[in-house]
Amino acid sequence: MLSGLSPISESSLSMIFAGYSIRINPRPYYKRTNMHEFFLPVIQSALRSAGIDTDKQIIIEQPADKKFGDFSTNIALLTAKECRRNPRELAHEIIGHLVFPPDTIAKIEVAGLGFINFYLTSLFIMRSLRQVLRDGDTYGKGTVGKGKTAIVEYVSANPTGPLTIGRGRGGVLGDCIANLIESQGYEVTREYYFNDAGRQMQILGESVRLRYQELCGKTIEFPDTHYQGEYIRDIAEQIYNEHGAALAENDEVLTFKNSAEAIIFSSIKKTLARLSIRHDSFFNEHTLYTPDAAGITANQRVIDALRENGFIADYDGATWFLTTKLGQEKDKVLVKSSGEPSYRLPDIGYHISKFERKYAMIVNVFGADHIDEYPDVIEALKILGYDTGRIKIAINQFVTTTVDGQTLKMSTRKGNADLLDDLIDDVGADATRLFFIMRSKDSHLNFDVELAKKQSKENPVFYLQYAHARICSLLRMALQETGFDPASSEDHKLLELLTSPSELQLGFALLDYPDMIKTSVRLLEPQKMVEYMHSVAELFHRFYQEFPIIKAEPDTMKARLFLALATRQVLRNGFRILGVSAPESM
RNA sequence: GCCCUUGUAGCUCAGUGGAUAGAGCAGUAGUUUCCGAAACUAAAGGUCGGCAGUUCAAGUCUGCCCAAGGGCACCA
Repeated sequence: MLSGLSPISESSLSMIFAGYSIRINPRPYYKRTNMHEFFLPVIQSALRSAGIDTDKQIIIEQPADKKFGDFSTNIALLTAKECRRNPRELAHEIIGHLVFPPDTIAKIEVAGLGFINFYLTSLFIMRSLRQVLRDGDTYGKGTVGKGKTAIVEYVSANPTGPLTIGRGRGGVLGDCIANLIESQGYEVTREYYFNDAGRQMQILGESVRLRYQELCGKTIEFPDTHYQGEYIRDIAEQIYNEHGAALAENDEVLTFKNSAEAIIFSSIKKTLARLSIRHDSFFNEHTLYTPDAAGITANQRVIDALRENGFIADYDGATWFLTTKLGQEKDKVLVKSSGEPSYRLPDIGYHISKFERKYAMIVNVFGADHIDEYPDVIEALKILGYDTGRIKIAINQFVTTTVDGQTLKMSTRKGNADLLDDLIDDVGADATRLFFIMRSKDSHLNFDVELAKKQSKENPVFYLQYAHARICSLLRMALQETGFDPASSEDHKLLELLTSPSELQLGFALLDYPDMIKTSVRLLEPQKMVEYMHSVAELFHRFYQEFPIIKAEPDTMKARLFLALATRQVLRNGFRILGVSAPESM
């Protein structure tokens, strides 16, 4: 009697969507997905059967508009020309050769100029969600880095003063990048490169000495070129409290420099710790100035090696890296006429050390003010035969802060720079971290301090954390009222009961998490994660708003609790990478 | 003068050569006898800085111009 009808459980997303007038159009937070691995071999094999031989890359993307399917490929458009075929006709032929596993694809169609659009079955989506529940905390982890090591260098501020807000952005960015890379199986070293021996440190010591002498009652003249910040007085006071005026006649800077360095470094580490930023390794630039067993410094070895390759010349009393031979306008000084290396030389040596330590991936995170620094280093490394393809550079643009709608410009010198500690005091660690990475690193960040302090939906930190807390509350309530705990149940098959658009949309988004991370890793861009998590939170709230969960009939209730649990898992895993706390209640 | 980044809705920003350019906030109109309304829904809001070019297809790639931020030291 009903023999002509397909079973309802096989109903396609498109059919379901057609029955609702809801427009579901979440942010296009991704294009390629982990489903790439599902589609790619099928399409490749279809192209082979169709006799299409192309070197064009097969792109599987999620159309911005769901009416064009869950996934889509433009391969017919790309290859039509070389096949001398009409793209739509070609698309139809390719479709004829596509073979998918049963119960996965509900509909395939040719649309537009020759796109092939795929619609997944709800069954496929909901079945796949079991993986989220099964993998738990490891859901989303990748394996490409297994057995490989990576080094991420970030912060790297010399201990001349407290960390500024600008440094904070780089610090958080670096930390998130390290987390991202680690999530793909790499063994990651987080390194901080610093120099406590240069001219700036001398000036620091001198600045402290003068302030100290001032405290001892001496009349001093404090030069403009010295560090003006209030913290110099604080350090001087600490020394004074410890030694009294005993060092008042001491013109030797070293004591002051050493004390200042110790105090400042410890304060920097303290500030970083407040943001959960930790380093495994501190690399002192000065080791490159220290002769090795053969009595030669790393710096000297760099000069010698470059000279052997014909890229060194001595003139005007200095030693130059002949970057004009590489098409640049000017040569660059490696050793000043004073005999001291310029910063470029140890930078090259430092990077050689990263190669010598055999890192498969070398990531440098630094601010836009160092933008001119790395090309010379890369060129030098190339000349010396290193595989510079392993080096990835992440440069973050600067931060301006907005308070009460007024934009404050960052000024690093003269002691009026915004201090990172003050910001954390003001808005808290979670908001500080999230705000630093919620914009693309290439984008000049406008940090709205008032917004970050708001405990309301306008504040994206709270929007994300609220979704997590809400799920926790829901699960607590469910356990209390019904005794059901989805975390300790294996009845995941019940998920297949869920077929409504908002449930499927949410489930679909959760499945995309692993590839979202891969995209973030590839681009060294944690901002993608924030965008994605916002979308997950939004889809959850919509789902939550639309359906009763605890009050639904028992099997449906269980299914929805599984979905909620999977959502919480994805949010939690994402929060871990971003270094933002996942509160159980707020 | 040269180099890097940015320019997309009133504001803050997504947008990986594809289909009618999207969010959040603000503003407008709604949604609570019901699991957390810190939420949700809807309508509205655009010469994608400008001009050329490449492409079947350009916010996206190329060139030039304009504007903002940063960098152009024998400072780091």
